[in-house]
Amino acid sequence: MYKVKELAELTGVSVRTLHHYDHIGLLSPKEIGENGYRYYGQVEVTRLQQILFFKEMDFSLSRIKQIIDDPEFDQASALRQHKEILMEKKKRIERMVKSVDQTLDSLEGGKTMTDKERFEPFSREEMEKHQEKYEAEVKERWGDTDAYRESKQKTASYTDEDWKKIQNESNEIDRQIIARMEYGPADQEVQRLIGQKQQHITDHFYTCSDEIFRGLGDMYVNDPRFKKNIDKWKEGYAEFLRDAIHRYCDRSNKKK
Amino acid sequence: MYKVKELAELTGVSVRTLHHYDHIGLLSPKEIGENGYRYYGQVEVTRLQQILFFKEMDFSLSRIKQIIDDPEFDQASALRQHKEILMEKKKRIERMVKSVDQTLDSLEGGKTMTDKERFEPFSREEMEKHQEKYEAEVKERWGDTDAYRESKQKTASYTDEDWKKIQNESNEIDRQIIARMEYGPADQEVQRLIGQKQQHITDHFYTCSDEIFRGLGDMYVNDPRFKKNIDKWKEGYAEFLRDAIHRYCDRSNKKK
DNA sequence: ATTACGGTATGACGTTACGTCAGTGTCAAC
DNA sequence: GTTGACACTGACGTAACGTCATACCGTAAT
Repeated sequence: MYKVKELAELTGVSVRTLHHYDHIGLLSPKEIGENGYRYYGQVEVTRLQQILFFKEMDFSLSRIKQIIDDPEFDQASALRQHKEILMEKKKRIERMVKSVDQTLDSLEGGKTMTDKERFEPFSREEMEKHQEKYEAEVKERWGDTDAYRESKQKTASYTDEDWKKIQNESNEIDRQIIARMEYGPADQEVQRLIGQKQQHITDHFYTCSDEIFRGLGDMYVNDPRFKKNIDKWKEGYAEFLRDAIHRYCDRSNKKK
Repeated sequence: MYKVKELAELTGVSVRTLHHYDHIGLLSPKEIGENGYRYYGQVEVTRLQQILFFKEMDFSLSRIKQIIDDPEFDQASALRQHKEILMEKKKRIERMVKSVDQTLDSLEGGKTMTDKERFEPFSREEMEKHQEKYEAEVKERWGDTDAYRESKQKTASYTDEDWKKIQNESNEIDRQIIARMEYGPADQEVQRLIGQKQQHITDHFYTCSDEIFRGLGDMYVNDPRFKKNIDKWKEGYAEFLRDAIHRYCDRSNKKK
């Protein structure tokens, strides 16, 4: 069993951090002594290792707590995913090194770089970070499903241009849906656009069945991060989407 | 010339970030239009690239400003240093990947890992981060000097044990100096310990001449980060060290 | 029994680097 | 003239701690 200073020294995490993690319920001690001291056991040590891996992946503490508190949390599959993300980070560093070399060459009178080239390693990082987080979240929901693998396969070859195009198309659908929010989720045109959205996901990511689509709609509302981002478009848009998706899938089921 | 949204899109940096950088004097626009708009030119674009490289190295914004505002700032040598740090980061990711593999193996009934092994990739990161920051600061002060190269060469083969031993020795000298602060910087025993400190640096890092030693003393006080860390030992310890070092070097000069 | 020191607890303020929002002005297309 | 996008400033909020103050606990030396 470890006390706070011992655990801090073992792991490189500060005592303050351990207090903080206890306070937010992320890492609770195995037991509190009669003296009020925190004692950590093997389970807590393992959990802290998991926490540090996720932190390395730039997850927020609240996200980490959500993930590793989930009864379906699978440490092995999370580790495999971490490995993939680490390899992506490694590639990114390699691109950055290359950019440093090119910038040095440019300074020494070699080939000049365009403004866009100079910022590619930074801006690509942003893109891939989003991809990683998106990927991680999709995987968290469905793990090693067919949908996940299909998405991985489809997206592996996407270029920046592809991503931008896909993003723009998706955004345009959202804009059109929002323009008709006043007519309600059952509105014929809204329903048509929802179908378009489902098809867009199927075309570019994974086969989006009605079941998966319903799950997405639920997640848009239930997952704070998704809700926050979606409501940025317009207040209440997350609930609207969920309701419209369920209505669409209800009608879809009835058609069969 | 770019306006804020254009520069934001080119670089992946948000408009808010550009405003913030302007506000803190890190990245000022080339000119402000009569309409109050910010316009950025090529020099600013280059500076932003430098900023993003330093951010990638986890420098604080205030540090970045100090560095790139320095008239002696050499972009080429900074880039070479970035490259080294990036390579260190790459190695660290490789160690982390290895740790993920070992943890997976351990989960699947393979060889168990000690608690210490499980946290090595994290705790080594901390160690090397300090090394990197230290290295960067030393280099910033003296660039590609003999001292720097000698330090780099000497420290390249240091193991964790070596680092700990060196750290402990250095800390012990500090403790002894602090124990005699009340006697003043000119105290004979304090002066003896200062000589010991100089010799310690020469033995383990680089040949620490009186000139370099004086510069270190000045930096302990003038550089906010150094002062902050040194004063952690004891309030006023940074000034005390500087004064004691100058006194020691004065006497050293007189001996010649 | 006392003392000294390191370790432990809690509460609270401060920090960095922005994100987000509100209110208002500017620009260019219609 | 209107409108939507872009731009400005000021200000509040956030995450993840670091740091500090104050007080209690544990242990070893005296």
